[in-house]
Amino acid sequence: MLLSRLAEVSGEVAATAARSRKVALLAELFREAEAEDVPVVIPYLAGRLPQGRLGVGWKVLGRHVPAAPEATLTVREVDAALTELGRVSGPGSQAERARLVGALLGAATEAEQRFLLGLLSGEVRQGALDAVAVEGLARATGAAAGDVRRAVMLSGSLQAVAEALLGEGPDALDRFRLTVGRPVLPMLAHSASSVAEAVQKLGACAVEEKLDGIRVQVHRDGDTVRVHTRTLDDITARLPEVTAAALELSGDRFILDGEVISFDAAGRPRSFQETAGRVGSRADVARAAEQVPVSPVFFDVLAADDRELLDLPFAERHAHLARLVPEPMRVRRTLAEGPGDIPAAQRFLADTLARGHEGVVVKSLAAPYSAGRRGAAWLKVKPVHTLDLVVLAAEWGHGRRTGRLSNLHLGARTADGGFAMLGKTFKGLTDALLAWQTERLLRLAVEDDGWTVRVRPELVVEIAYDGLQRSSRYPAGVTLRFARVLRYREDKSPAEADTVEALLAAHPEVTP
DNA sequence: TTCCGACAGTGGGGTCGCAAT
DNA sequence: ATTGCGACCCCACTATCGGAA
Repeated sequence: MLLSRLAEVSGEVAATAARSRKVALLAELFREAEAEDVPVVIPYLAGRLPQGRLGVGWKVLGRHVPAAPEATLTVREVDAALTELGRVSGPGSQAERARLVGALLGAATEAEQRFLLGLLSGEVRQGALDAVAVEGLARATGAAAGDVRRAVMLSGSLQAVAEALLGEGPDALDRFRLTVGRPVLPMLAHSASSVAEAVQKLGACAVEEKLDGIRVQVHRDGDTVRVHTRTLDDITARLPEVTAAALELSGDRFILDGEVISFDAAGRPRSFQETAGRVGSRADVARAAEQVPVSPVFFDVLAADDRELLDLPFAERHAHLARLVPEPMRVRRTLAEGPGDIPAAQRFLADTLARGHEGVVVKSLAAPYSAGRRGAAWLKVKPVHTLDLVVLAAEWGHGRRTGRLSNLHLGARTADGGFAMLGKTFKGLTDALLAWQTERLLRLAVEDDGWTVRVRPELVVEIAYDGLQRSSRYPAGVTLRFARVLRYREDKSPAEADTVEALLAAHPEVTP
């Protein structure tokens, strides 16, 4: 199949708003694809490369390459070229990668270049990723969409499911069952603004501490242990403590879901930055483990012995978990039967925060484990802080925000009467607010380099954030975690904005 | 008819590893 | 030795479609 056909369909998918039409377009293309093209066509139209990330970013992709006049590239040629690209390493590799990308783009027409650049940068912007591709695949093969989705969640691979389906038909889906040793996409949580709201929504529930670490899925099959991240990367080699802990458990075959976190000598959780740095260390794991030891803390079990537990209610899964994992290696929790238990749940949250943790996750006791979904059955509750900050600049937006000032540079007052930048945010803005702030900020503009518009520091904005963290990038030595806009405060003058001094005083646990 | 669940998009900061300087 | 880039951890929020209620 020609790449130009994919580029054409991708363009049509991007141009239509209706999901049903997107699905139909993808289904039609999947039906057209020859068997040998399927392993490439499916991920491409889901906006992903089968090879994963290839080590090329905006630096290489930003260079302009003259387009070919005629469409001749086949998807298999492109795939072969990108496989080659992924193999390049060692000295001179950056130049070699740039050369290979240039050669590929040079053989592509303008439309094909647009599609390839989207794939390579991971931003196809066609309004269709895995979920829509799954629907299209189901439509193309006559399988039930729910069955296809489940197979993808349980295998973590749209590509594998697609190959089997298109090659063998709907019966092939039976093979994609939960298997110890094969990672499953984890269940995710929604947010709630308070424990009371969460408990009221869910009814009988467990309120569990939320640890600020790295999510892990641990598979043990006899003496073999594998540890996977949220995106199913294998990080077993970096976490010997987790392997050791899994081998100590009484069970012989299981899949556990939990968090890895580092505690200091006093038993307090270390900052996310410290835990993440440790988990990211590959070079000298033994040394890293000595300096920042980590512990697994589990909260769910997906399989035990030869039993698949996904579809059991959480209450029953937890009973299995409690048999398998001793209490110190499980997250702390309290049960709430209904609204009457809200005060106790609130005390549990306060206690959890006092112990240095992030917040709680409230989980319905009746809900199954919805692999790969952000189910409404899990609701996280974290305290929110707010600040009044001054807009120092704004960056021009991309995609649907093109032509709008989007990403705000936020400043707090300093002792000398100036402002120190604390970070940026683009979150929390409605279309109306985007339009308003674009017009308003342009009136305050003092400089526009085409990327960033600097403004007179006169506009005050109320910002919500989850906490403070250390920063080597910003002048105060700290930055806001997960900053988002709540509202503009035109009633406030910049002189009334919050100060760096007060911010630091409010977060004594963080020292710049 | 209205409501709400699921998705995609729009980017944020930090840290590590690797290649280039 | 330092710097820059890319990958991958953590993530919030809004708009939209389309099925559920």
